[in-house]
Amino acid sequence: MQKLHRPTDGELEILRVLWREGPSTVRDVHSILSKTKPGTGYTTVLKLMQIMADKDLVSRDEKNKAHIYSPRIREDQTQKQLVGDLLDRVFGGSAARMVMQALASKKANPQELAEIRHMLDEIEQNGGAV
Amino acid sequence: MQKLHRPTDGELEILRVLWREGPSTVRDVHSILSKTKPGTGYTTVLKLMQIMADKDLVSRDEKNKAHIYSPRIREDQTQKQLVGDLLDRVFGGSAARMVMQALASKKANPQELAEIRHMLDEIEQNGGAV
DNA sequence: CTTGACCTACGAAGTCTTTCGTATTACTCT
DNA sequence: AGAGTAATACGAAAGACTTCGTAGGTCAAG
Repeated sequence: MQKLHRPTDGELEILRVLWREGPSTVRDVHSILSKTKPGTGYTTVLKLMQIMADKDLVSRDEKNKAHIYSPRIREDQTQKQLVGDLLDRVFGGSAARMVMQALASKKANPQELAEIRHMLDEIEQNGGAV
Repeated sequence: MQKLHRPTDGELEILRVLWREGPSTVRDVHSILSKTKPGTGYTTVLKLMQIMADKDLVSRDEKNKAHIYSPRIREDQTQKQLVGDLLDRVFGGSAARMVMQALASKKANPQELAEIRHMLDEIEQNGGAV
């Protein structure tokens, strides 16, 4: 066991593929990543995923020749961790201020705004329970 | 001019002091940082702030023996940048999902919830112009 | 069996960040 | 002037992250 680090940028890219696509080989991940980031070497992705396995960010099934990697951390948990981290490091814990900047940074469409309102309703009804 | 990097963790700690306290010497910053992070060496903070000056994250006034450093980037802009960054890298651009995790990560008190509601009102009144 | 395709393992280089020791310069007080 | 205090400058080390070349293994097809 080790301290839980923030996943790095490279690790996050790979995790997002695994979350979206499910258990995948290195080649799978590399193909997908190549679409948005052409020029990424295959062995670069391989090495990164090996390191992620060492860090227990992913597990791997070695039964087949091409190992199959699966995420070992959940997307929503990771999101929560990263957002909580930013909240403390950048906003001094003020959720309101963070939400404001989030909405300033990326204009949310009416549907998203409605979703957020709905969330607020639920939070207030639950009396702040998570 | 250079690409605008994300400020690193160390840089952010210093920036937050400068934003809060205004223009400060290295000793000022070091004293304040020592309260929350004892054991940080003086020259460590000095070096970091020198590098930040190289990167134009801060400016410095060398008129006095103890140079006075000032932030060169605005807090709200930096917050917006970092939040927008996380939004893309972690949430695929979905502000609603990010807000949800922000609220899950740190319980907002009723007053904050009210502030957020108020923000939503304003955004909707401004007619969601893209 | 040999070749070619494809895979993993490994090491090493390059960059960035953080840390700090040491050297040097400047100012003040006696 | 000389000693002591306090500041900056500089270089170097350590660790993390990313990148990729090369070596070696496996398997199927000819």
